[in-house]
Amino acid sequence: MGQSGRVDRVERAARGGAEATVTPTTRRRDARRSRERLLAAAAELFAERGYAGTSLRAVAERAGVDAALVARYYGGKDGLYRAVLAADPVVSPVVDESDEGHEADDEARRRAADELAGLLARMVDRWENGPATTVGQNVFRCDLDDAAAAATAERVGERVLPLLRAAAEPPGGPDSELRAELATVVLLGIGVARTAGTLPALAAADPEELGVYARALLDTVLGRR
Amino acid sequence: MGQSGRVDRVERAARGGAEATVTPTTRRRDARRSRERLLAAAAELFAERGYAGTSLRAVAERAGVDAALVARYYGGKDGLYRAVLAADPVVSPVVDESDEGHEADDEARRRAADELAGLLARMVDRWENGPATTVGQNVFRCDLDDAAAAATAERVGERVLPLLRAAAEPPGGPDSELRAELATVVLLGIGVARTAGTLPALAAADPEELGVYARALLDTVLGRR
DNA sequence: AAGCGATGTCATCGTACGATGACATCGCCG
DNA sequence: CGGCGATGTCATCGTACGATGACATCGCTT
Repeated sequence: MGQSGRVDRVERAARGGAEATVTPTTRRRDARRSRERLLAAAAELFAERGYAGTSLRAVAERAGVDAALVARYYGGKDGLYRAVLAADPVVSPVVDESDEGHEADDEARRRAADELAGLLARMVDRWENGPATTVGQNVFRCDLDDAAAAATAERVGERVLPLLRAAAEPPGGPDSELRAELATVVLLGIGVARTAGTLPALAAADPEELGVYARALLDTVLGRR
Repeated sequence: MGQSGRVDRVERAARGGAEATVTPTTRRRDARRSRERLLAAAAELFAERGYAGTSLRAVAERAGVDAALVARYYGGKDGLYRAVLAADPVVSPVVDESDEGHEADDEARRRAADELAGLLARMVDRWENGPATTVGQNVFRCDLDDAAAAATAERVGERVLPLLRAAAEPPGGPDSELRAELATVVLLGIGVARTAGTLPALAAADPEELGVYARALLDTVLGRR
């Protein structure tokens, strides 16, 4: 609404030759920009309304782009959804797993604790500022086709589980996988339920305070008393 | 499939006058039976595929009933969905709240502990046998219209929260509402994520063992060390 | 047995959706 | 500046859906 379909063409001349030749950000026809806007709009709408509840026309309208471009750039609704899942940060930064096993046990343990604290801090930040990610929501979705479920599992498996697994006490102990997944349920569940808004006190709670409870729950399930 | 549309008409004569006049279970045309089958099929499909992903034709087919009857008995898709939510047990038995405040503090506390244990046992049983309920799933759904969200909140508020609130330690203490809702996230989240199947170890875990972890998590968040 | 309300069946309407291909317009390169 | 690929726009197709009303059939009541 507002934003009358046609974008401003004013700054057309502003495209001096100065900018990097590879990203001419101010082009009237810019496939990259169109793709990005489609992806961003789709991420929002899929998160808000789910897959079946989201129409490509609605995505295109929010992106300020023609719906036919979805077919061109993502092959169709499925492809767009897969792209959204692939680009979903789940929780902001990428977990760096490049080095493992190169350090002493206690150092590894301390580092795991630090990373757990970092993960929790990022979750709290997300609870304050943003809605639950599509991947996070999908962990609690029973109406997923196989492809979406696989993409979701892969995303959680690479962005969340390793960190929680490493923080389990003892690391690699019995049930460490189950413990990590239970911790995932707690962490993501709080955020998703908060976004859903069905639990009023949870939706209204101060994220910092939620973080305290989440921390206690994590310590319990991960075996760190 | 199988079940070629037409149901057996064989036992038609079996309707002896012996049965209760009010429930002639063996009638060829039985609105009550049709309503129930529609409701059951709808509960399954809404849980499996969500609201937007479920078509009335699919519901009618699973129920072995004509789709037009949905309009007759439930007014439409919305009405059918509301009926499903209203009939959703969430967790099997009804919480009996008829008497409160009539007992000494310690007795009330003991009773709350008993009921918490009962709730957990029922949840474990549900994890073993059944899929997550629609209401349970809705707690983690961000794509709900207001009516569905309200119905879900009401259902959780009357069937789950009171019990957890009473079990919080100290009862009625600070954050007791938030604590109860966090406990709800844990209890329902485990079941829903299990049904979703995105977390493999959780999906494969023994429900009894899950119950142990859930108990520890509940004790943590409810303040009963 | 007759009549009438309850129940089930069928055909169809209007709409929204995803997909597709033809066409228009742009911007870069020679 | 002229052509050509890239990008955007538009019209339209086929399908599935929810809803509705007309009609057929049943079964209870009298």
